[in-house]
Amino acid sequence: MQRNQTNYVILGILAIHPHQSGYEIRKTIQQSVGFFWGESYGQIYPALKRLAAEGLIVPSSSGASSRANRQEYSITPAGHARLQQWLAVPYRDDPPRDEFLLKLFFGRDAAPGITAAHIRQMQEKLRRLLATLQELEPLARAHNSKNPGFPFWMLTLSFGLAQMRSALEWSESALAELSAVEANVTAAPQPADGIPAA
Amino acid sequence: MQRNQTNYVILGILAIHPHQSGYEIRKTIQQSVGFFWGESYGQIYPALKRLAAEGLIVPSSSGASSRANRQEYSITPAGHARLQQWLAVPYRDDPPRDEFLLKLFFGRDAAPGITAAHIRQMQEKLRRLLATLQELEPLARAHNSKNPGFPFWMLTLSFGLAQMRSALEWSESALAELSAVEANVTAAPQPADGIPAA
DNA sequence: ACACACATGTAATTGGTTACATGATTTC
DNA sequence: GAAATCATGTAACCAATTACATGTGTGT
Repeated sequence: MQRNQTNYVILGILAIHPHQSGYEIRKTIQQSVGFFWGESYGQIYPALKRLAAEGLIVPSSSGASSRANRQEYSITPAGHARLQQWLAVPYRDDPPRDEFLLKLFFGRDAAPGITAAHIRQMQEKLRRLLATLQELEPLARAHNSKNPGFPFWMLTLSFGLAQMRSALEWSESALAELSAVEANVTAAPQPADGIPAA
Repeated sequence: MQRNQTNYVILGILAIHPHQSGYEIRKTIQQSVGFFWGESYGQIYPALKRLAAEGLIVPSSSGASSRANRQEYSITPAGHARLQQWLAVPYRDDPPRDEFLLKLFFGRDAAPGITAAHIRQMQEKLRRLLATLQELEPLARAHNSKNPGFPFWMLTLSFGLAQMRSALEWSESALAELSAVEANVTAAPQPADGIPAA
């Protein structure tokens, strides 16, 4: 069974804000749901063609842009129906893959300090993202608080914030725990098979 | 640039516990890192061939299994070196995709009750997983607490637990917030473009 | 004039799931 | 003897990134 999630992000984004070009749609995605969703042009442009062929979106023009080589799209009633239909289906979480956790899990086999470095790398990423999202919130509130979508956007945001804060908290204690562990190991961390790597 | 993460999971798993068959490796992955990583046979068997061809793993036999049609593998010194090399590289997080959050974000366009249902679905999944992991912990502690990998496994686990608890907490307040919102909206949720969908 | 952002698209490649196909061994 | 689990693999398909290719409009 196919899901073709790209189609639905596009429909959802156009439902919130019509008359957008492929280029703009991508930017909107990055700015609004970027912290948990990404789309590349290689996905978006073909998807727009397909959606238009199916009548779920239509080429449109708002007259707001002077650019010649630009095709805006808007969602059609059929597209909106399709979006709602998709929303009603129980979500399916795709098998997660977290390289950070994988490297953490195999930390035994890493040279000393490596795992701590990963954790710090993660902290930096999270802090940056957290800061961005926190700055975004009041702005969104000021501009869109009357939009019926607003409460849902805030719920999404608060979920992200909660996850990031919890991850950051964890990272502090993890670093502490780690340095305790690596201090205890007087010998160099044993490579399982006797031959240390370069 | 290619990453071929499957190779590294296999190397890492075999570093922890050698003499495993493809079938077993998959099971081990599910049981140990399953909550943040998955591999299918379609990935594992070809990967085993490749890794063996590169000399990073070798067919081996522990004599512990009587099965004829079974090939065990173990990691070689070269494989271990390769694993360490990979561990030393900063992790790269692949663009996340969370269908749950996407449906939450577009909740405005869903029929009433839909989003709440998604959240409850998520709660159930999390509760089940949380329970499994919590049961797992004391067992792991009893059997492996002397293994040098143990602290890293616990760190990974505690990360997962923290994330799940935080998500569950969020979900409670989200449901409350949601019912407040849906109570307020006396009219049906407005389709963005004036044309109500079927 | 130059750089940057806007804008659209395709081709190659990789990565991954899923379904299919097959069969042995163990347990009930 | 049936069912479940162990066990290995391939082929078809789908999803997605990345790099490539090209060109326009805007601001400095």
